[in-house]
Amino acid sequence: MAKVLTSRQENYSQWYNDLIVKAEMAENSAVRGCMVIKPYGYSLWENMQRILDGMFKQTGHVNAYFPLFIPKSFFSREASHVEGFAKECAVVTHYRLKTDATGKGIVVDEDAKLEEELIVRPTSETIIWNTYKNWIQSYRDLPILCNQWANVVRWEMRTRLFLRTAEFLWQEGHTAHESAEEALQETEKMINVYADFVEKYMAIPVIKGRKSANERFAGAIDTYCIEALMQDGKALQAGTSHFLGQNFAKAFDVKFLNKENKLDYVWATSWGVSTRLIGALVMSHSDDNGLVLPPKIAPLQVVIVPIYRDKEGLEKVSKVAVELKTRLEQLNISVKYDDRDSLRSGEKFNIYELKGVPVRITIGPRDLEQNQVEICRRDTLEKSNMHIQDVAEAMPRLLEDIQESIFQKAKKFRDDHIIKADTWEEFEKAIENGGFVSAHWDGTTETEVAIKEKTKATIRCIPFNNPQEEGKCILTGKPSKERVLFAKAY
RNA sequence: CGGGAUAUAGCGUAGUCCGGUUAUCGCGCCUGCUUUGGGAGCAGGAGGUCGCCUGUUCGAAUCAGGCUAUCCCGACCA
Repeated sequence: MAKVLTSRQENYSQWYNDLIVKAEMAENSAVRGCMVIKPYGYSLWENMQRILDGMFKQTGHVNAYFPLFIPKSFFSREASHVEGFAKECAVVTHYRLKTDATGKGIVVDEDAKLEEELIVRPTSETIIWNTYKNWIQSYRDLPILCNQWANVVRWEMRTRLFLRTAEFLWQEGHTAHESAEEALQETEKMINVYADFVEKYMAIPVIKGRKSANERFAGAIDTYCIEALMQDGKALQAGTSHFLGQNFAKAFDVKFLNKENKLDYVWATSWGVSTRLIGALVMSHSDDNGLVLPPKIAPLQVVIVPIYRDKEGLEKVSKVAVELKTRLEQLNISVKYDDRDSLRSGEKFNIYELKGVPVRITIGPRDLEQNQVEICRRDTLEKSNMHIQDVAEAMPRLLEDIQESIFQKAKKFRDDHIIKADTWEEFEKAIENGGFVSAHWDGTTETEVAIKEKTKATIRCIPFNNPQEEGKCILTGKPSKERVLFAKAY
């Protein structure tokens, strides 16, 4: 049988797509630009959800749910916000279908036209702020720290599984505060939560920073982001946290009486991460054998594959395997014992490698004789033998070790691909090679746009704690005080 | 929304130029036997409104016209 995956180098985007389909994470749906997330991919999302949700609770947030449909009028109150999303909205115009006059098929009933069209949410700022207006009268009502787990729709022209689908799953936090300082703190707190989650659980190193004006969220005063680097050298925005100032409060007339008994508009933030993170995961760690999942979020951490000749042999192996499975499960490790007779062991090895299961334990007659098992770690594909009694005790440390080494490998790749450029020639060459390019920029949107037109690279972020140094803009030669990170991005 | 292409079984395809028996092949699927320490072998089997509509014709996957959908390159984007 042919090799499952073509080399990543030849056609990265096709490789990416094939991997996701073959690893049974997701596939394109019948609806253009939408995807079906299969159980394996979804359980990964559930793990991510569970961990993130715990982190949100710890930072004092609560979950709520707001409507999918947003009246068009809400949407137009914040001018720059509508401008940012208007071009990619799904719009509900009718509420009924009827049988076609010719008797063939179903058509939209023109009599059932809505007075006011409804927009399928591309993000929920508008409907949430319309609701917050009713919740807030006094500083005693603040802060409001709400999060929503939901789906949103953005009618993108070009789509890719997980990275850019017309419908995607995410969480969006929307908070209201009595002061700018408090809102800014919240914005920063949440970008830190995201960075922690992505680095510690997904093992993807990120750079924290702020967006340039051109890349900022529609309606925000400031956008903080975490940027990751994919194996093909393109950058991916992995999460954002926005300081919205009083823009939405003013648009939706959300005022409160402060401690000095004066009316003021509330200060807002919003922040979100999406199923796009799964795309980031795939493109950060995978190799030619398939996915490589960090143990902390892998739907399945350990798989046990039996090797046997006949029914009797299987029974012997199963006894040991089931015992081991139970012991591992007592340590909160998720284990699957795959004793299906319909697949041969070699095929199972390949399937679980494709799915990125961190550890495979193989047990066969040869092992039973020696009272040992074979352990193969997915990240390095190294095999070793271990006494059966020692496996349970060693497993937590092994999983941690795999988690760490996946992160270090990705970090080394990322660090090796941050290149400084001081002349335009260096800059063009570095962008062409892929990775982050650290360069001086005169701070103007015109220059940023001009660079994008010439090289397709955009400013990914202005890193926090960026060293201040004198320099000259890479394009215009005008004076600059700090370097920013450029890259071609997804 | 501009430019280009494609549509044949679950997937990938041959056949289309030059119309003519029962639409080709591979993967996958089902059954049986042999296998099982790195994607098995043999034998048998199921599966098709040839994207849709109209036309030309004795006869259309094949020719003509229209429609629809999808993909690629731009613009847009978490």
